[in-house]
Amino acid sequence: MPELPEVETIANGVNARVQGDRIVEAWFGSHKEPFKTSPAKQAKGLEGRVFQSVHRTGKHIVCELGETLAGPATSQWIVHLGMTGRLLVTTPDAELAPHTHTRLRLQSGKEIRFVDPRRFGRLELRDLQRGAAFAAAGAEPLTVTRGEFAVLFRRRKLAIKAALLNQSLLSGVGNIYADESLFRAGVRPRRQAGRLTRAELDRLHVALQQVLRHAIQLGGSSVSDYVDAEGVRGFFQLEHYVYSRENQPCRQCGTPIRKIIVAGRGTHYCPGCQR
DNA sequence: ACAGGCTCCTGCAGGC
DNA sequence: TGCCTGCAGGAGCCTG
Repeated sequence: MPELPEVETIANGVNARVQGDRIVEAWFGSHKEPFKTSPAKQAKGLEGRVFQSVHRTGKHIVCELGETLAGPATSQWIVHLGMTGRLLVTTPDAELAPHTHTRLRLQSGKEIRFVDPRRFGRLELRDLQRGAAFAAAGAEPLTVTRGEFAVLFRRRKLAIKAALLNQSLLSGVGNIYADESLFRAGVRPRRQAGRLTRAELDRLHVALQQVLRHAIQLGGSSVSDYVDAEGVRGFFQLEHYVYSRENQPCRQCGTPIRKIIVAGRGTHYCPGCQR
């Protein structure tokens, strides 16, 4: 499932391939996809626009669009991949994957395709002349400072795992990197967020940023069907210490990794290493 | 205000 | 072999 490192990898890949390219035609094949903006409005706003840049905000891919490459951005196309969403840059003759909901034909001949079997993804178009630019609700995990990080969890009664997943606190952390950073910080996922010591919060802050940066370097984690903009898998799944390793020995102490449910999510931790 | 649970959706694994 | 059930989870929504 795409989280911050996967979304960053995809956004960078798409940016490298489409920057400066113009959308010639927008096609929406499904009207059941939960669009935040209707397909008709999106098509009207997308056609003729130029991709100025593509970047990541939280778990969202934000495409800055303008009349020309250099001018001011006039709109944003915002893609949220949900669990199984993929944003691919292909040649027009590339085989059409099942559940392809959107195709953007570009002047260069390339095509951008949005594929999403489970339909948890969201597509939105923002007109910057009429409304505000997209902004994440929570703090940016890669740049949040140690002090800001600690404040996020102050007096919070929910489990630290649930707090990490709360996008209005931190934008971009999902199930894999929540589990992996808690392991590296030596903190049990069910601990009450507001009861973590400052030392534990500092360790978690360092662990989270290290895990996310390392995963970005490796192109993200490929579990289920994640691929980047070119259809290439990532390698961070090979570095997982706990995620999806139930009953397997901990890589640090040998204790079998335990799987529990926290905040309705499968949660993996080492009873030996995490307190 | 906050926390927890339900729901959407499809593919796949496991059990009988 | 084939069917059925349950599980995977991001995030919006509802409830207590």
